[in-house]
Amino acid sequence: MPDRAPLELERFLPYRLSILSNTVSQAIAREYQTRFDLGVTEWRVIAVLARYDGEGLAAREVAERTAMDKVAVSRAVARLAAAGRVIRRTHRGDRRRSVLRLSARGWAIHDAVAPRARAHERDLLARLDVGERECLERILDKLLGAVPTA
Amino acid sequence: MPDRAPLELERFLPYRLSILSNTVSQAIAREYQTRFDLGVTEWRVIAVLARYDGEGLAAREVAERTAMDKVAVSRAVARLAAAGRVIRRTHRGDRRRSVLRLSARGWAIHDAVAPRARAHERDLLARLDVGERECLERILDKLLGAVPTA
DNA sequence: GCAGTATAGTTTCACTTGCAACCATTTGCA
DNA sequence: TGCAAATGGTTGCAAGTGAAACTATACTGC
Repeated sequence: MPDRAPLELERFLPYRLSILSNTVSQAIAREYQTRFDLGVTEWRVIAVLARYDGEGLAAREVAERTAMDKVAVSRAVARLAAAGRVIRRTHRGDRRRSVLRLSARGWAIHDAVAPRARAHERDLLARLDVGERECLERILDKLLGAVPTA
Repeated sequence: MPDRAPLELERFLPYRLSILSNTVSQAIAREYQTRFDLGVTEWRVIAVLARYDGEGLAAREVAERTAMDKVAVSRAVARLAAAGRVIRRTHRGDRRRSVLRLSARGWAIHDAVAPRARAHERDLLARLDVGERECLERILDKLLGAVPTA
């Protein structure tokens, strides 16, 4: 017997996650998309470069830490480098690798965008009570735990 | 003083939502993408047509219920109609409107895919305990409540 | 009943994204 | 050494996506 009970899309977890994620991301993205001509992928690259600034990162490491594939990273970095927002050198000792760092201009973008991103997150969480916030943390840890890039 | 404290991407809520949503959606999509040559948008159209089968839906209504824009719906429907999976008639009394229904072949797709989609959802929820599941429901309702298409 | 406006849906165009093939360099191992 | 396999990164192509223009039909007020 076929399962004709139709799927209720609007109660379906993956669907709701997709809507929520898109809505939230777009809301934040709008902030920097037009103002800084910065795409989501580029913003992610900037964020990880800011975080692991010390030694400079290879593109592959950026890809790991952003859950983006290497093509997306390559293109984002190309655009960022062209705009003078990241500095791309070649790794001495392994000339396949690039060594990526934020330029002063890149840091300026980060410093302008990061607080706004955090504010958005705060606004979102403000709609939940304390218990729900804790619970959401736990849920995300559990569900993302099994994911490769976590 | 600039906010140089770098954003921790991997703890950032919008980022984690995005990863989770993509991972989950892709896992399900793989099931039908290659097997049935069916895109995500097409699957959503099939799901709502299955759900509101009685009278046949207009494309606009499909768009509302899938959180897709009318262009995406138009294209998905065109592809589905070409594959004989939906039947497209013209509304008598308002010839601008189309009246969309699943064909037998469309129902067959639905009946094959829906249980697998549900199984994926179950697997996902199985990683949470009862309290967390309830909490997730509440959280999604709250966070999606303010969203236009809900 | 007719001009202007609103609505349903499609088409077009510019842009993004993902996959696969590709080049360069390095590593592993006979 | 020296050649096959692996790795870092880029490029090309095909498919997906969104905004705006366009067509066709229906409604509204005069």
